[in-house]
Parts: sequence; C-alpha cells; structure tokens
Amino acid sequence: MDSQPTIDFTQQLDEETLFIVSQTFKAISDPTRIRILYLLFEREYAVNEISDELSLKQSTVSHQLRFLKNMRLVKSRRDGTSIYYSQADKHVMQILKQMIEHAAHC
Amino acid sequence: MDSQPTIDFTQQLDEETLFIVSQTFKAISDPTRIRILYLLFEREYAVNEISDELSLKQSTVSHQLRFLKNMRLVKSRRDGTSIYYSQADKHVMQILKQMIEHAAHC
DNA sequence: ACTATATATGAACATATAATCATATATGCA
DNA sequence: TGCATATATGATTATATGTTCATATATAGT
Repeated sequence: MDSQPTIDFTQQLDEETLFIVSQTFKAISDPTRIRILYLLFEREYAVNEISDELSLKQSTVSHQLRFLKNMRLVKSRRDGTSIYYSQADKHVMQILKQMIEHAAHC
Repeated sequence: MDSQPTIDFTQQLDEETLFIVSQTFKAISDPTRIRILYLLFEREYAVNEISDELSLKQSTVSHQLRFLKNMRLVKSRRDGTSIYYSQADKHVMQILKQMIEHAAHC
C-alpha cells in the first residue's frame, strides 16, 4: 500500500522539501480553500457555482482559485464564459480527506 | 488498512470539523514547527537540544512548543531542569510524513 | 540562601494573509 | 457593434502570525 521510500530521519530536512511541505500545508489550511476543495472532491465546479454554494464573493473565490492553481492543486477548463475548476493533486486531496476524517472523530 | 468511514460529500463540512482541520494544518505548515516535529519523529528532545540542533533562539522554540502542545501534537515531561518534548499525535505525524515524502518527489 | 542552568512568558515589531471594492478582460449572442 | 454574463486582477485594509528582547519562573547543587 505504501510505495514511498521511508524517510531517513538522520538527515536534516532539505530546504526545498521544507518549503514545498510548508507551502502545501498552508494551501490547505485556510477555511475558505478547504471548503472549495471539499466541493471538488465530488465534481468540477464553475466559479459562480462555488461562490453561490459557499456564499462567498466572486472575487474571493477567484483569488483563492488562483492560489490553488499556482500550487497545482486544481486545474481549470473553459466552457463558454464559464471556467470549471477540478482537483489536480490526488495525493494532497487524499491527505486533506484523511485530516477531515481525523478531525471528525475529535 | 483504512478503518475510517468514508466522508459523505453531499453534506456541507460542519463548522467544528472545518476549524479543527484548518488549525491542525496551520500547525504543521510553519517551517520552524515542521523542523521541530521532524526531530521528534526519531525521539524526544529537550528544549535546548532543539534550539541547538536547529540554530533557533530558545524563546522561539519555547513559543512554538507551546503552540504545538496547545494543539496536542506534542507532550512534555520534566527531568530535572530539562523538559523533554515528544510527539503526541501519531495520525498527524503520519500525515506530515506523507507530505514530506510527497514533496521529496517533486 | 545563593548561583547557575533550563524553560516559559509578555510585549513589541515586522511580515504575511485574506477579504473587499472597483475595475478590467473575455466570451456569447442579438 | 453593443450588451449581458462570467471571471480575473490590482489596490487597500484589517487581522493573523512568527521572531525577538527582556524578564520571570523553576530546579539542582553548593
């Protein structure tokens, strides 16, 4: 099940890995972004669908989607005037799912 | 392997779960806290051992350890004048480990 | 009791972050 | 081309966050 190599803890964490880990956790630590990603577990959503569903301003959603896209956690496709966003990193989404399950038991 | 119940994505995320998830990811998204937790994968550490190992001010380490302790991610025991900190949440540590492995492949 | 060592804490400061407003851009259609 | 709808972007503001300094607290040994 776990195909990853085990970490060598005798080595210090290298700067780049530390940076990526930090940035990725930051990306999934904001309540608004968590709620957006939670929607995307199910299916793709257009920007206005997200702002309607979550009662957020369009610009708020757009800013956060840009953030998530820069982090390559979501991808987008255009259909007419709408832009549909969907998940782009299954591993990070899996980690988010695990944390939600963990938290729900507290 | 996965003993958790699957999430019902048709339900909105409840406020409390959202808060816990957000707070926990925030806790493990700061580079200093990540470096501290990374040490604790291996064994318990005294405060001054951590500040020596990571070249951080004692007060910086102490503040961050208090933060992690409030989040119940670490626990402490006194031995003389030293206070030893160790990991307290295996699940969250496992999630951190997964993210480090994920990042190391980027 | 006094000193040295280890840790914790409060206040202050600098930086990072998220939401909002106003506005720009892009597409589809009459 | 003109208009409506959808999305993106830049600037601003308020708040959150992390580090540092100074100092307080706690324990052990003399």
